[in-house]
Amino acid sequence: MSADPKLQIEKLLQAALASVAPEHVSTPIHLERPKQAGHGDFATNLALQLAKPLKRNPRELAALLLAELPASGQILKAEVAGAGFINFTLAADAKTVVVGEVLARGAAFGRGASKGVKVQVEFVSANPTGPLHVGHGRGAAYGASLASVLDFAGYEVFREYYTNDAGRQMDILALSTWLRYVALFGIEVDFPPNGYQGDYVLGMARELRAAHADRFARISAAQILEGTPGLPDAARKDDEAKDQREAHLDALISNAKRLLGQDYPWVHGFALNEQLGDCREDLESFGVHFDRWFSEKSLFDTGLVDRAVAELEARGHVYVQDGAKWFRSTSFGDEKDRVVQRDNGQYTYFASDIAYHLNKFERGFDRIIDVWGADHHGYIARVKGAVAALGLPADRLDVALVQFAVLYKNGQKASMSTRSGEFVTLRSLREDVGNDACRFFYVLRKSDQHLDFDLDLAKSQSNENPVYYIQYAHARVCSVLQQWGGDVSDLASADLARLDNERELALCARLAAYPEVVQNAASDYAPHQIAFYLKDLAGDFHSWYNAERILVDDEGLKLARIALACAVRAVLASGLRMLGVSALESM
RNA sequence: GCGCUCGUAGCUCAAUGGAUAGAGUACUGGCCUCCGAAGCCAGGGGUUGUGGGUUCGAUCCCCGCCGAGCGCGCCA
Repeated sequence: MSADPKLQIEKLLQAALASVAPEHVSTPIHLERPKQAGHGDFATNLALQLAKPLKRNPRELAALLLAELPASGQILKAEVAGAGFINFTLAADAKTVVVGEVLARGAAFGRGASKGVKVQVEFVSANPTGPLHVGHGRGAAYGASLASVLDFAGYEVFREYYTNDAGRQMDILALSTWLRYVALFGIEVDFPPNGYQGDYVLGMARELRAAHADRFARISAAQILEGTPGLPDAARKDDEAKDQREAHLDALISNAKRLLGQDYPWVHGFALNEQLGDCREDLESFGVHFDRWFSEKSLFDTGLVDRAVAELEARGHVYVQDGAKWFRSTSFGDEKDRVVQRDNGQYTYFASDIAYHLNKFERGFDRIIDVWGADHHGYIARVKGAVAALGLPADRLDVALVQFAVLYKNGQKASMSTRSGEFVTLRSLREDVGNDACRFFYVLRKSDQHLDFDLDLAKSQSNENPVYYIQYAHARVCSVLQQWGGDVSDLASADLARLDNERELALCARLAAYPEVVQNAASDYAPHQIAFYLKDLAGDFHSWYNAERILVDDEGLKLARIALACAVRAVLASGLRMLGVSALESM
């Protein structure tokens, strides 16, 4: 009884196929677990697939295959059904065997054999210019769960956060912090509307003052504003006004750099470290961990950006126009060519992204997964194009897009702009809803679906969140085991044949499906499948629990049922762990 | 205007090209002298946006239309 029933049936079908249609032995055998209970434990559409090439009636073919199917003690019944399906019903002991397997392997049940494939998952990668908001939360929950699922499925996973610590956005943050800081000393200049306005900037300014007094404030408002174009009327929304605001901001930044001199990198670094530290702590509390925080700046420092662009040039994919260097991405499926180096000599963000991906490939990953917000979908073509242009295998790069999480507060859409400072932070969401419910809620839907996150609902009905349903099943098993008070290791000798009612066998079938669910979730990059599976498993358990008593007087039956409950607990804990949700022993 | 991602029960969402499209929630009615009622059982709820096509078979693949979100910078 050691053989996996599914593999066993596949072999039997293979034999029948070889006998009925030897020229089609290579036809892949597809076994599915029917949704309808009346359709048995496994079903195959093999006859339907062969009907066309063999030009035969599918039901007749199914009957022929059935006739040639070798006998097996594991199969109770095999029959032709529907349009030409073959449905298999397993013998009871072939169904319950999984319980012993789960108890023996424990937390390792369902874990895929090592595939020897190195996968990098890069996710979140939010600009360190402010607190993470609820939109980042979805990327964090998805990426972390996906990484765990891949790990459990047998891949060697490396988790990475790409830090945009170079570039204009960081300069704007440093400037914003500095302006708030000098204001504390009475040096007032109009705060640029396109600067970072959140309260956290003021917080950093106060910290700066507490640690360094007026060290960075020995200047005047006139010096700060020197040579700037000034701000247009706040009401103006035309392009000219926008351009002027951007020019004003850039002038302020260059003044800050000049006035602060050696102190500017210090202020810049201070703001960066504050935000990065805050972000890291936020994610750690959320159960999201990274193997590496990769610095964009390091790509410039090590000369990799230069090398990447030079490599593209050497391969003839770069041309100069209007003083700028363009990558001919249209040759690789993009809709237009892209600038990699501006006419002022500065590299674009895209250039460092090319270098970053070159670096990823040079680190030897077999597969690279970028988890991006859906607003970045326009970048897929150019990044993949650049990878291909560098002569790298672009098919090893997958971009998983996570659709926006639109937050509803008081029935209204909540803004998520970091600049304006009006956004709901991930931290406040976690505090309101709780980490477990938060992690679960985020991955309860396909990543490519838009997500309406109703904050009021999540808060007010947090007790009705599906995560509690699963945690409750886990806690119930723990409670029963405690009342039993026996030694779990004794369960290995339980007579599983005592598990014979419909609900128990259904539960066994559910447990047996777990390894397949894990593999599917991994290959589809779809951790939500784990969440839905756990809901189903918990449902099967609650249903059984209400119908049958576990701690009965009959010692044999009791042991068998405890063994089943224990197996359910192990799989619940395994799945919850992958999703970053705690498996509570009591609640 | 062009491109990407979508459109499934009142609401939030599932469904490797398979059989009668499923859960939760909300609504209705039952179940605690009995291992945890954050639970269980039963019920009503659908032309899968729409019109075609491919297929033995389409929520899924292809095309048109309607609608939603996002993107179309020498910003990141």
